[in-house]
Amino acid sequence: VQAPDLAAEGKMGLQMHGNNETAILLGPLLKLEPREVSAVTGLPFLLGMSQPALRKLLATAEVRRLDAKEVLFSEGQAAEHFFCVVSGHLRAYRTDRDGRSADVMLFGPGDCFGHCMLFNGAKQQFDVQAAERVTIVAFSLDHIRKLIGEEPDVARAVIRSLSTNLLNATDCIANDRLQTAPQRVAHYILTHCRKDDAGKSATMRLPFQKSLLAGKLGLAPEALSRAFSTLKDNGVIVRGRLIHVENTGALENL
Amino acid sequence: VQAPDLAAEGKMGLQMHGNNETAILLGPLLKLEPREVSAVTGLPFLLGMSQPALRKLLATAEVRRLDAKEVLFSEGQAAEHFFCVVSGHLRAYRTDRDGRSADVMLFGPGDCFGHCMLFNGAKQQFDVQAAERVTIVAFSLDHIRKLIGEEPDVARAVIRSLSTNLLNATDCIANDRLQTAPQRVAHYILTHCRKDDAGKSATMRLPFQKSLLAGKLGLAPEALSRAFSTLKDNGVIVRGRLIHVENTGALENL
DNA sequence: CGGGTGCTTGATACCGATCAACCCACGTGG
DNA sequence: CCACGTGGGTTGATCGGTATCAAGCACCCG
Repeated sequence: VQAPDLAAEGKMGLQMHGNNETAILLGPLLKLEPREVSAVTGLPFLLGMSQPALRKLLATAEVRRLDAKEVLFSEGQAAEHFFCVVSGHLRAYRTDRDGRSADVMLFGPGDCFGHCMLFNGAKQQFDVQAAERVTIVAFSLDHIRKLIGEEPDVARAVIRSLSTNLLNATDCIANDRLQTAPQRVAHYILTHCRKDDAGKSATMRLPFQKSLLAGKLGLAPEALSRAFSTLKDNGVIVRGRLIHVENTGALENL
Repeated sequence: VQAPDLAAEGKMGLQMHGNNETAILLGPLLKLEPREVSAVTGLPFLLGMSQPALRKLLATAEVRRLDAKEVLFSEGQAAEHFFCVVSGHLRAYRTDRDGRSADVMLFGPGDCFGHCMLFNGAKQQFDVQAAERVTIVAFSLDHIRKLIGEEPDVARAVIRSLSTNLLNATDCIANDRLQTAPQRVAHYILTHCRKDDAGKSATMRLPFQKSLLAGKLGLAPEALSRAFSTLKDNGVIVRGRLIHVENTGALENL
């Protein structure tokens, strides 16, 4: 339920749109390290936006850093901001009254969240917590609401980002209901790995801890572990965060 | 994953906003029966929209009727329209290559779908099928894309509706992962029934077949049946589509 | 070297899918 | 009027998948 790592896309956006002008707009965004500037200007949410729209948007934007396990907001709180992830990962989860909790979405670099509260109720529906050290950009919902009336580019960006999240969520529902644990893991690997040389084998590095992946896939950590060991028989080699697939074709047959 | 029945809200909207003017705009919408006119003008998607925006929006709108089991579109097809449900229910589902299929969302009167394809890829991600005789309004995606640049009201309506769907979907994920079958059914009943007199007991009528509810809750029909019979011990009486809860408080304790 | 933390492995229990049979309401045609 | 078929729903028996609990393992860092 989240986009691939954006290290590459970030720089690409910078080149493509001559967004070095955009970098100048980042004055108000304090404490940005050089590599973060390119990460912010390359955010899919901001990509392809007109200069006036960008300027208005960034005028009140605010950078926040969270430590691992720090909670950004909790269910029931008033929703006041919309967020874009610059680096790191956050998990959205819900806890029932017995204390059991389940992840509902995982956000990584380039992902946005919180825009569903623009016109739909004022209270958060989930908790959101940093899974690791994280940098995010926060936009005031009030400000965005105003801009939607002035800058169609902003409206389009919000719609695009909401749509992405909705498609991810529905995909997640379908996968939860149709696939077993090993199938879900295989599917995740195949959609996130880069194919090697001849396109037969493939390799990837998990961008976060396995327990996070487990939550994202709706599994207990133990179940993920067992799924990996099942996939071992299908030519999947896991060492730490490194995953190697010997034959991608074999994996695609569940 | 869908809104409550809109018979009431439809008429309410008509009164509240003096949308009888809107009814005049419905000329181009052929073959609308009187009661459907009020259902269309009362669609949440159109509610609170300025007259110019409404006029442009409805200019190319088109009413469609589907028979039970008729397929509106299938996974992989080019997405060209955005839809609002006037009456009846549709199910969005995905089928894997073994032929097993799972519902991902259920759309009823007042719900919208298809707007996630506005700026995110051109191919449908799911099949959508009428569960019963259905009336829907179709808007051209191209036309909506243009209007988003001209009429902020349209952009807002799209954002609102996408947000609703996203919140429903995330809710669905959380419930799937946290609740057992009887809990899901109890939750559904409690969020869809109207409380009786003293607020202790409650009654409702299912707006569709039980097998549809099963799909919406991610259950096999047999599992739904068993869940109902479990709830019988908690004072839930089911006869056909009629459901009566003797003590809502008891149900809330799972 | 001791003590976290993240991950794996094993044993068990439970929930829900699946397959199969049956029931019931309804409609149709002989 | 009854025989029959059909579709939606229920009930029972079984099986498989995953959560859960518990223990053990590997690694990192002080």
